[in-house]
Amino acid sequence: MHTTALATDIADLMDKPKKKRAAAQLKDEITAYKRRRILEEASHFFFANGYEATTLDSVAEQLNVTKPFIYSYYKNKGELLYEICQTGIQLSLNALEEALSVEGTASEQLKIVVERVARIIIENQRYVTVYLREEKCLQPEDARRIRDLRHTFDTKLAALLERGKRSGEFDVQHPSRTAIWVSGLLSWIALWYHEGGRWSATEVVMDAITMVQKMVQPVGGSKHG
Amino acid sequence: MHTTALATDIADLMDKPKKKRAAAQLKDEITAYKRRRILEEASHFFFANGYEATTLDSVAEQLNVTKPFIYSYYKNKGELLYEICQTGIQLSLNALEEALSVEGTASEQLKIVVERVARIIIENQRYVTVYLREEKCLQPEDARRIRDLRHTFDTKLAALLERGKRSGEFDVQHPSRTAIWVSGLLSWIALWYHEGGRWSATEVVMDAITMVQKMVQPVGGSKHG
DNA sequence: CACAAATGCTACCAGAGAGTATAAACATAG
DNA sequence: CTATGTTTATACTCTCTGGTAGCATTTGTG
Repeated sequence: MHTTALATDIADLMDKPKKKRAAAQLKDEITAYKRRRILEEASHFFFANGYEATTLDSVAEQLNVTKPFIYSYYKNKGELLYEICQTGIQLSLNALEEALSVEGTASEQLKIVVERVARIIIENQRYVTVYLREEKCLQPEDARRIRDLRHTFDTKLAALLERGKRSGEFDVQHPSRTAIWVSGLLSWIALWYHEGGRWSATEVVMDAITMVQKMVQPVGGSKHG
Repeated sequence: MHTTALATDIADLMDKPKKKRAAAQLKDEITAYKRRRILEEASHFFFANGYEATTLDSVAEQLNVTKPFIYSYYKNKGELLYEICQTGIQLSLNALEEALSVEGTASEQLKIVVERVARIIIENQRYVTVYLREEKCLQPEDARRIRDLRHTFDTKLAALLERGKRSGEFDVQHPSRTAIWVSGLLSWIALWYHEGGRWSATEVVMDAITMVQKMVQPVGGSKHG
């Protein structure tokens, strides 16, 4: 079956008329869209009720489909959880890497990092919160992949702190441990922020920037953009 | 450790039956002890596997008793969760209040607060983590009580920051919001610390103190101690 | 329109686990 | 030793839900 399918794919690329390929492409997009919708709705339930307490029947009902529909797009409930967790940490990591690609001093980069990651975390609170809360429910193999992503995040952040330390911009006695405090502060946003609550997203982001800047600031004090 | 039934362990404690009075008093203590042991074991499972994924049968097995035994000491599974969450936040609150009762400047008090609360959180990581992670699983009424305790904690911490702000020791533009960052930093310890891991409890506590001091430190700089 | 392929649904199962009725075991009193 | 109340275990029930087999329906094609 697999070799047949593969042969068909190759045939598509080489022989079949453009029309068919376009149709096939559209189909893929639709499939991807359905998967996204399922994931989005599932993340709402996992966020609100927890992973174990959420039934796939309720997710299906919310989407006006049935449980077997979900099972035709995801292997099982655990795969849904994995994709949600993966989204949560991957988005944060992407934001970090983008911010790091902006040229600037360590201080300038750190400010951009905190700003962008904090924003991403607020915008994708559901995914990040589920990732932080339901890690224990992941299959061991999935858990390892997620931990690797997290480790990459912390390592890149630590490298930035290290750079700032060497340039004298930051006063951190132990960059990799400080990185964990900083990423913890960012994670905390997801667990605590409440949309429409006492404080706006912008206030929270600006506060986060201030807190992180103070955490790495030399005792002599210094002001940076 | 648990090779004998819990009931037998208790019998050992009663080896020399005294007068009725003493026996009656002992009974209460024994009941309290049994409840504590059940709670302790349950917290291990909730911490390791999550609340929903933990079966009371497995908790009973660990204690060498049976499920109905647990049900004769707790109304239901939710009551166990509530007591664990309650323990987690109440211990932190107690530590905060004790620290606040020590005379001293705002800076001195803050240092003691962070030190003691951080220690308590590390020592009672299971309870604190379950509280932070499984809040959503609580009955609405229980959840409200827990939130009230948390609110008390944040409020008292905010009052200390406010005091330090007025005395000029701290540079915080918004005490109650800063309090949330500080309590978040403390909570983060429970979610991240791993006994026997890369860093010792003492290192983590000292790091926490440093981080919090920097977070509230006036830009002009000041030396801690 | 006919036929094929994909897509989705109805109806079910198996297992698990929260919670309980009831009986046994045990302690205590007299 | 017997009567009585308490403590704990045996042996269930009943519901809930992840997962599936197989049928129905829609869609695209010639």
